[in-house]
Amino acid sequence: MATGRTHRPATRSRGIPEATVARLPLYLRALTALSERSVPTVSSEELAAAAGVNSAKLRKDFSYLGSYGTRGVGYDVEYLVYQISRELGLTQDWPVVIVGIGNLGAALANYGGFASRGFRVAALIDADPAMAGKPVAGLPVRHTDELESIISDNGVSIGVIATPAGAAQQVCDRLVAAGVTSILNFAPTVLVVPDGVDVRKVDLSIELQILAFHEQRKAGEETAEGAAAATPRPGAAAAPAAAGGRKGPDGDVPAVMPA
Amino acid sequence: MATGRTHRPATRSRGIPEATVARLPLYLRALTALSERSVPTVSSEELAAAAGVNSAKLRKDFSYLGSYGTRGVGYDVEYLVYQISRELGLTQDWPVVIVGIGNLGAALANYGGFASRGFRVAALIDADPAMAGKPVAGLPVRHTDELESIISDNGVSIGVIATPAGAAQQVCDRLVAAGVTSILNFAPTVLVVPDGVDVRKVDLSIELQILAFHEQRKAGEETAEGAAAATPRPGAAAAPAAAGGRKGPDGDVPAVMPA
DNA sequence: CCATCTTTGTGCACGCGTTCACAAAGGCAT
DNA sequence: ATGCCTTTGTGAACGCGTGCACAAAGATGG
Repeated sequence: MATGRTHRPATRSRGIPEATVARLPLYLRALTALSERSVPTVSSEELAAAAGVNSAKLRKDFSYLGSYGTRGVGYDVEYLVYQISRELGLTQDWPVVIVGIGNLGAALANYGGFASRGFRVAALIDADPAMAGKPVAGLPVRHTDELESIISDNGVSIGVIATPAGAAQQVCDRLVAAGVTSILNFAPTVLVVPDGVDVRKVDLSIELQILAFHEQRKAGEETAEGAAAATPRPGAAAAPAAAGGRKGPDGDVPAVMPA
Repeated sequence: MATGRTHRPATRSRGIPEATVARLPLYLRALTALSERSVPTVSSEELAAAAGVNSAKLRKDFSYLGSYGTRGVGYDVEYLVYQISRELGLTQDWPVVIVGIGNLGAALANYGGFASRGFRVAALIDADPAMAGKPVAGLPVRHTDELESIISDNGVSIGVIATPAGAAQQVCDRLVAAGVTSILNFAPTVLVVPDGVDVRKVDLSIELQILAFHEQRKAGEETAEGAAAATPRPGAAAAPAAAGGRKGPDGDVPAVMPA
């Protein structure tokens, strides 16, 4: 406990706010595009527009990295690309494993965004013995039995979980036990991990539901929303709607009753 | 104050904070699981643990929806499932189109999370004429030419973009022009859309880079980090590192120079 | 060498989100 | 009927993130 952190040091690492870290890849992408067009320098205004953020926010973000940039001119594109790459840790090679080679896992394996930018797919792992050996994206699928040895042999510290929800936690436990400390989870499950392990979640279903919420709101603002009443009398909360008859038959959304 | 919105009403819709909306699908998933196990009621503590959040946060979230829940007992599972489903707009059917049937698009089409919970894949659309008619996930792929008619015929208001980055903005424009007002973007591009259109972005590359940042930080905390120096003398910012020779050769991460 | 003009870097204020802590509310046992 | 015990709902404080607005810094032209 050299550091005074109690148990959640992840909030602000080395003084760089988490929100800023999340935007750095965005800046990096825009800068890389400029670099390919051989643009030497760029102003905060231009770069912010390309990245889709506020220019003041961008300048403040960069200020956390240090004082790169020249007043009256802007930022040197190449130099900034290097600085951000270094800050994000992309100057080193990150071997990753993808577990669960279904439709999604295969798509991820083929995704070009993996190969570039310092990430290298070290292995594709699946629990289905029939998959073992089959080539996907140029790599032979390995069986789950080999998971631990693959991770330790390749020094993998980042794992991608693309398994069904039911297997995700178990896979996660094995990854963590084998030494993985960062996990990108595509399975619709809440993963529990020990301290020191980072988990990021990508959940298609959740994103769609958030869109549906706003979509409904947009639609409801124009038409009358009096139909179902905003506050439909919770009153006797003991009455569990009309769902008494059908209680989650097949994991689908439970039967909803009309008003 | 009917609505004092100047131009960004999306921040807090109907008094429900955006952060809360983003968590509702999480609660709904946990509640659905409880419902399938025929659990009648659940306390905020239990449900929060299942959803991986703080119990106080959960209670405050629910308080925005209304006073469902009984003190001393907890929340009625079925009733809450219904209320959240209604709030998220999942009691109605949302037809969606997926544009770009590559590896990822096909994976999305096969993803079970789409079909359940009120979302229905109305059509799969691809620009490649060779794809047209080929069945993917039980649906024939339609050509991009039909995009507008498909959207208007099916009343589609939610679109999923899974095309390469280069085509994303163009597809987006056509979707919006045809009447789509919510977009889930998987392409690594910043989409510009008119006001009133919601865009949510899922970017695998960005997620990985964020993980890499934390991974690097974790590794650097134990070993000496004095190698490259925390503040490597920006000093003469006019010196654009050693990148003068190689300026972004192939879109890969630029050649990094050692200290 | 100086004036002017552009653009960065940041102090400050504001609003949202999170968390604590507790009073109110309701069930339940006696 | 009454008191106890559990759990909700929320007031209040705090911290993070965002955006404004401006002074400092440096380039550029005369």
